[in-house]
Amino acid sequence: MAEKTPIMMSQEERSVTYSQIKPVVVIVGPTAIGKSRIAIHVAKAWGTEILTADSTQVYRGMDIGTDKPTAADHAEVPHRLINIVDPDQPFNAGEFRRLAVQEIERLHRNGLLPIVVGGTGLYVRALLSGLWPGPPVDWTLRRKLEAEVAAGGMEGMFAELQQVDPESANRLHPHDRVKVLRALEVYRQTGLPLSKAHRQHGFQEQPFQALVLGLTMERSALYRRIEDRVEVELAKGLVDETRRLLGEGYSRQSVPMKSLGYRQMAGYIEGEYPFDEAVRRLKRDTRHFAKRQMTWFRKEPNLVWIEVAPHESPDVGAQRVSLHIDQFMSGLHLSRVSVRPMLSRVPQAQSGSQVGA
RNA sequence: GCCGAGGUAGCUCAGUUGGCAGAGCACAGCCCUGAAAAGGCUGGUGUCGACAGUUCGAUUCUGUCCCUCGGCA
Repeated sequence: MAEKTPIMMSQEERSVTYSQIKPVVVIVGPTAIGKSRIAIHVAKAWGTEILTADSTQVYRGMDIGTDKPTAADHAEVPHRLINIVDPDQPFNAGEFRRLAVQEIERLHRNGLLPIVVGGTGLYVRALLSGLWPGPPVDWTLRRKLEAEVAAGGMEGMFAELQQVDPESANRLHPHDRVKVLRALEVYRQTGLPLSKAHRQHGFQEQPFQALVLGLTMERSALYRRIEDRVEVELAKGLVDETRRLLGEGYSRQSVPMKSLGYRQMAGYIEGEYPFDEAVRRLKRDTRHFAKRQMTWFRKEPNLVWIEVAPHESPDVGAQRVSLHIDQFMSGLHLSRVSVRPMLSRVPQAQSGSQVGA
């Protein structure tokens, strides 16, 4: 009631302030926890846009299996960094970072608070802490290395890595072919041990002032939500979508077609196992994935956990998120530039008294 | 009631010619610098249906009982 109305800076003033301070809000969490829905509420309240940090939603034509925001979602709040390449075009964390930084700068220039939402831990880390400046995967070389593995097995490859980059070999398990080959590939390309490059980089960049919020939920409830979501995707036509993508010539071996949903349905479509088995595998693999995401996010520095109750409505979670954002912004002395066009009032215990502390 | 098969990890089962049991799935923990919804690592004490017998020792052999499934009545 006696609400201290946010002193509305002009858009120009906000633009200058944001571009200097570079605030970013990041919402992470395991798949199916309800990030997207919550984020839409939050982004609406702040009158801003959503930047998606999701390694599968970048692919055009892969909609159901990636749980991509719908046209209706997009109409409510603009979503960026989705649908940017075809499934046979290479994409990676570095590319994501480049594009995300552009989007963030654009929003800052327009005086808007960027809200990054996603479950791809590496993308988030790359965005907030940078990547070492070396080359991305060289697929020609990678295929050559794969051929060497096919011919001589992983043992030889690992032995080579022990020669050229003992530190990486020491860190990596000999069976971890993706990472072993990456390290070898970097050495062959640049003559530098990847371990050294990583050590020098050390994720020390800090391009933004970031608030990282991690959504979490009681494990068994999350697993139930995952299974429900798989059923929903099947009902929406995941099998047909997979069949269509295969028909368009996207190989089962390609990176995006190996992702959750498509991989399992492709096996069914090509007759390797019955439908029920495909569903079982998809649910299982998605549960495992969610677990890995949690492991990753637990390590994310300065992450603040927010517990989400299994059946609460997204705007309730969004209110809790908004509280943290309010505190974060006032900590940056930015509370007065908060644009809250539609005030679904959030209980605001401390921020009023603590501004400027 | 009779005949047959079986009762071993949360589930499906393997196994021990008698020496305190094991795979897959499930589940848990973890690693990660351009494929990351990818890739990789680690974790198994469970009255081996119950009771009794034989034996230095039984989950493994014998007997009785209980339960499940199938067939016959």
